[in-house]
Amino acid sequence: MGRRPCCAKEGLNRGAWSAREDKILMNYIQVHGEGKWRDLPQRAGLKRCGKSCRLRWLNYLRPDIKRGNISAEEEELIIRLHKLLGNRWSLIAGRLPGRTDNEIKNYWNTNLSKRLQEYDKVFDSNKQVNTLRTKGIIWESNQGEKVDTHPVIRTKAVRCRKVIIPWQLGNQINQNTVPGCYSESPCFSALQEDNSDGFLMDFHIDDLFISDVLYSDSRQDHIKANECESMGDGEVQAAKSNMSCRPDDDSPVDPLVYDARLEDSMDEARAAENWRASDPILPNDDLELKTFASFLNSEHHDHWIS
DNA sequence: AATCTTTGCAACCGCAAGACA
DNA sequence: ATGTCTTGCGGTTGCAAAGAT
Repeated sequence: MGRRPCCAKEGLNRGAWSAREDKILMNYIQVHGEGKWRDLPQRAGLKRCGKSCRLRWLNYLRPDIKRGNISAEEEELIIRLHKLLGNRWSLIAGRLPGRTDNEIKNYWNTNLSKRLQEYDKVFDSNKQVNTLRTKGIIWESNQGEKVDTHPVIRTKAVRCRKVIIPWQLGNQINQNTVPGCYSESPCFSALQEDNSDGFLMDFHIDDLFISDVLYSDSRQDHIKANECESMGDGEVQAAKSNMSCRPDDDSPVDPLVYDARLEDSMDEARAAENWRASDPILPNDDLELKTFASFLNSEHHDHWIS
C-alpha cells in the first residue's frame, strides 16, 4: 500500500501567497499554535497544501524572522559553517538567529558559490602558467619582471610556499599571525625558511584549488559536527565545535591555549571573508597558502606543506 | 520602447527519519 | 515487527524584477 499524499492536489492554490492567505494563516497559528500541518488548511479555511502552509510560516510569516540583507558577519559565519557542515542548511540556519535554511541556501547558491567558482576559474586559468614556471620555462623575480629561465633543481618538495593573503600583508609571518600554525608544526618550521625563490616551484596546483580548500575535509568535519550538535548556538560555539571536535584532537586543552585557538578559529573565518573580497588571486601574488591549509583546521598540515 | 537575458528568491517536490499505533 | 503519519530537509523549479541589448 502506497503512501498517502500529504494532501489532495486538486482545487488547491499554488504559487505565491496572497496577503489574505498570509493573514488567515497567521491568525490561525496565533490562536492554535504550530503543528498538525496536514489538517491545518482545512481547519483554517485555506486552499493550500499543509506542507505549503508550514513552509510559508517557517520561511516568511514567523515573527522572529530577520529581514534584510545578510550582514558581513553572517556571511562569514555561513562560510565557516558550510565548511564544517556542508549543505546542511537547517543546521547552519540554526546558528543564525532569524535566518531560515531556505534563505541561507538561496544566499549560498546565488552569491557565495558563484564567487567561489570565480576563484576556481582564476586558478584554473593560471594553471598552465604555473606548469611552465614549475618546469623552469618561465620564471619571474619577486618584483615580477621576467628573468633568465633556468631549470631549478629542487632539493626538497615543497607544496605551499610564500603566499600571503591580503589581510596578512604587512604582518610578520610567525606563529601568532598564522592561525593554527604552532611552533611545533611542520607549517611553522616551513615558514621559518626563507624560500621565496622557491615559490610554487614544486607546488602542485592541481592539489590545491580554492574549492578544495573550502571543501576538502568537510567530510570529516561533517561526521564530527554530528557529534557536536548538542552544543549551543552562535559564532563562538561554531568556532569551538570546529576546534574541539577535530578527529584526532581528544586531548584536554589548556584554557588559555583554548582561547587562543578559539580566536585563531575566528580569525580563519575572517580570513576567508577577506580572501573572497580581495581581487582575483594570481599565482604570483603574495598569497599565504599556508593559511589556507590552516583554514582547513588541518591536523594534516604535512599533507599540504612538507 | 521593446525584447531578450540574467538574477534572486519563494515555493514545490520527493525523500527520509522519527513517532506512534 | 510493521505500516502509517507527521515533520523536516535539501535539491530543484518557476516566476517576477532587474539589467542588457
